Amino acid sequence: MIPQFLKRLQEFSPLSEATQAELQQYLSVVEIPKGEFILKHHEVCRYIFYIEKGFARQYYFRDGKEITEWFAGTHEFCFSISSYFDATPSNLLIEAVEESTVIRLHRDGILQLSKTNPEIAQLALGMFARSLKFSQLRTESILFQSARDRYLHLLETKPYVIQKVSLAHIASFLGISQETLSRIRAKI
Amino acid sequence: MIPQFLKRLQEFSPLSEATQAELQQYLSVVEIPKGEFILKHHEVCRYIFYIEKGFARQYYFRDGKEITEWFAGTHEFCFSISSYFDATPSNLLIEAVEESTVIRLHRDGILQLSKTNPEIAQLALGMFARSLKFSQLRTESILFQSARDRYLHLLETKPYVIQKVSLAHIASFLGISQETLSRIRAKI
DNA sequence: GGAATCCTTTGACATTTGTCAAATAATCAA
DNA sequence: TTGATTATTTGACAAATGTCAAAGGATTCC
Repeated sequence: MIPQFLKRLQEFSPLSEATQAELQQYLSVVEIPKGEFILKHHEVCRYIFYIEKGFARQYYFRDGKEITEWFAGTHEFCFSISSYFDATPSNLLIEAVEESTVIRLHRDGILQLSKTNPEIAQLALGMFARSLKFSQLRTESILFQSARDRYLHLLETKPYVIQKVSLAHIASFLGISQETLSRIRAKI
Repeated sequence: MIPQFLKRLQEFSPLSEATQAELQQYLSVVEIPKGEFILKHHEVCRYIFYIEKGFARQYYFRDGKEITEWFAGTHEFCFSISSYFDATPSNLLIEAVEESTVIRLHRDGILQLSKTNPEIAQLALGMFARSLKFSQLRTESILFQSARDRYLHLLETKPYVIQKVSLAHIASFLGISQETLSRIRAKI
């Protein structure tokens, strides 16, 4: 379970055996029951989370409404990158949609080690780079794709997401009203 | 001119005197005439650019149309972060809207040094962090603000931008049609 | 099993924004 | 300056999406 986590982590940037061993001491595993929070509102995000088993939804509040930022399925990462790196209270909440087993990598493992270990610094850079790419893709999808195309794209690339969460959550992720999503679905 | 550049660079992350001296050898200054490109289409972005004097527009093509990503005024930075860090051909073009004096920091100065100098790695992280924040703010403005509010916000925060470039470019930055922008302006 | 609750769909209508076409205004170059 | 080019505005209409309200469905809990 831990070895696989370390392997996935290297999608961001490769790590030597020595660095992997160093990181081990910052790892822990927790069980989060359905409906509980992996990251609570206003809590500093002290860990990078890896969903070993389960499913999570990341969202924030805007004008009193829940806005879904993204989802994390089995063997995916989630964390509040800004809260994690700046140690500021997180606006992002991460909720376990179903009972989940989560591997956590403590921020000290990244922030302290990155000052001396360039591999870790590269890892952090890789994480930022991925988040940036993701954010830019999302901006472009909102700017250039219709609500219908965005839904079809989600359906194609992440069909399991639609099974796991309510349509209200999917609508808020797509940036449309629930009624519009319902009408899109009605016409295939 | 160079000292001020180094000072601005430290908005991303502080740099020791020694590191600043190391970076010096990677700096150069160029004059770009009006209408010429600071970064050409499909060129690898080999530098971080700093507009010592002048004004630049960053844009890309989508469905044959120019989409303005952002502007860089005097004493601001611009570069294609993805092309710079990955050495991939840039989709982003950077055009000098007026004659510009540009200080360039070569990517080797960041990429090579960051492997041994943690200050440089932190600098790179700071740049990613800023870009990510910018990207997320843009996503939110598109999701939650009307075209009118986005225009008013630009007018408030960056009034000089509206003086320098055509309304077509501003419209493409705001993600709206030129006609809609014209109508917004007609009603104050 | 049935009431209560939550989730989803549907209808009617308003609002925002886009598109196409044309008119007007501003700028540039000879 | 004048004609050509480019930039901006305006009009008419269409398309996409939001909002409010209500009706069905599904689920849960006792």
